Amino acid sequence: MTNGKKSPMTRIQQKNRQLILDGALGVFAGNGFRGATIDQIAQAAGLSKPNVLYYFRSKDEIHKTLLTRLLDMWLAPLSRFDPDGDPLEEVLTYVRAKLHMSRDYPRESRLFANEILQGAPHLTEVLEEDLKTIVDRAVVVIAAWMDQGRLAQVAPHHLIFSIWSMTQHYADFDVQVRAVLGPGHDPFDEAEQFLDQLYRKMLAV
Amino acid sequence: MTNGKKSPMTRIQQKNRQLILDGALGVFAGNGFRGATIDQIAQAAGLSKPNVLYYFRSKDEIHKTLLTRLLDMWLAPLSRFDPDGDPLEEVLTYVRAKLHMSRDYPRESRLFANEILQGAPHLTEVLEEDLKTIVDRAVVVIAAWMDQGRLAQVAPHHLIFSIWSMTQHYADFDVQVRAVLGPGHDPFDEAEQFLDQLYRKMLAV
DNA sequence: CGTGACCCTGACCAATTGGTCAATAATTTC
DNA sequence: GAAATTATTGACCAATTGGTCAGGGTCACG
Repeated sequence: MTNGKKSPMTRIQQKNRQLILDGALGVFAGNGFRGATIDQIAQAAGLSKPNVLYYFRSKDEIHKTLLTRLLDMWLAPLSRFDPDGDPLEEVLTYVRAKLHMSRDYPRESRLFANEILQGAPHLTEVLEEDLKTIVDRAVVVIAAWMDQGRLAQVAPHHLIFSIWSMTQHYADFDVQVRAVLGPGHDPFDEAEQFLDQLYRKMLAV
Repeated sequence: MTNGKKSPMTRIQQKNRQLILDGALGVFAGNGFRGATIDQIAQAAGLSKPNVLYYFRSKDEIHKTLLTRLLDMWLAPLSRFDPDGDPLEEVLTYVRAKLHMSRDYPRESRLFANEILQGAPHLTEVLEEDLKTIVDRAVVVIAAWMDQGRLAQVAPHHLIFSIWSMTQHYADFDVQVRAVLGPGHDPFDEAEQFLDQLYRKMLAV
């Protein structure tokens, strides 16, 4: 249980670590790191508290593991820009992918939001290295499209920020969105149309 | 000290309650409700813990007071749409106002974000009544502009969501924005240009 | 079927935390 | 300037929380 990967983990380890991470995801997402208790995590996972601490050395380790796993999934779509594809469609595909992630993985989105909100104490390096690198690469591709006159000229970094903020908004601020819309709305469905419209207009040459 | 407003508060009460609220704002914004401790608040305010609890009955009361005050300021700009003004300029003014609030009151933005992220336990009614009412009023004005052909047709609710999410993003995700941009950037300055461009293109008829 | 490795838990601990209170100090008021 | 009111605090408490540990149960495997 000390090592993260070596000697391929027993069936039980595999199952219980997964239960814990899954339970912890909800608890951390809903209460923040300091607000989450190991007891809550244990209960969410259907295990006893000492048993949780048998699989993870500490609350921090659970959190760190969760964050690390999350980051890969979270950033992957940004690497998929194809310089040879149709620029507008490439961007719209990314927008849709991010929106679907908000819809299908709201807990992950909130976990991430919580972490950044608190100043990203466990993420600053990752942010300044990995994330910056990935974004910079995407920015180069987008800037090239703009220079070729295949996309309207806007600040590429802020284009990306706009996509992140608007798509994640529907996961992170879900209660607010639903409260304002009232019943009888499918926020994500409407958002998809709206964002499609928005980016077509903004990026058309 | 029990009543919130009656018998106009001594000079000392006025001063110390303000100190506490100001300290608490930073602590709650940076740690979430459960993550904040009265000790931290006391220290931030330069008072002893029992003294803090002399002016506010509990941690909850401090938080509630903060949230109530915040909400007024936060929602005010949305009520300022002038049906007789120039539609595009009205919207752009609102965008600018919200962005400046993010820049000048980031703690307030984060406090609010924290609360919504955790499911708005203390705000659900306010959200479903006050907020919804204010938004609905703004939506009527915007929809009228669109019907008159003075603004492009887009879903008004989601137009408002887009403004909220993009402007608040620069306060709430500040560390991420700065990490990605690297040094030598003024996020808010660039954002103002970007958003101006974005909404002009999207809303032009 | 035995033995060693793995799995699980009740009981416990020290630190933190929200909150109380009696006693004391500072201010206001007359 | 003394009484009444308001402000402040050290000491304290009960509950919660992250984490430990000894001991007992269970499983894989020869």
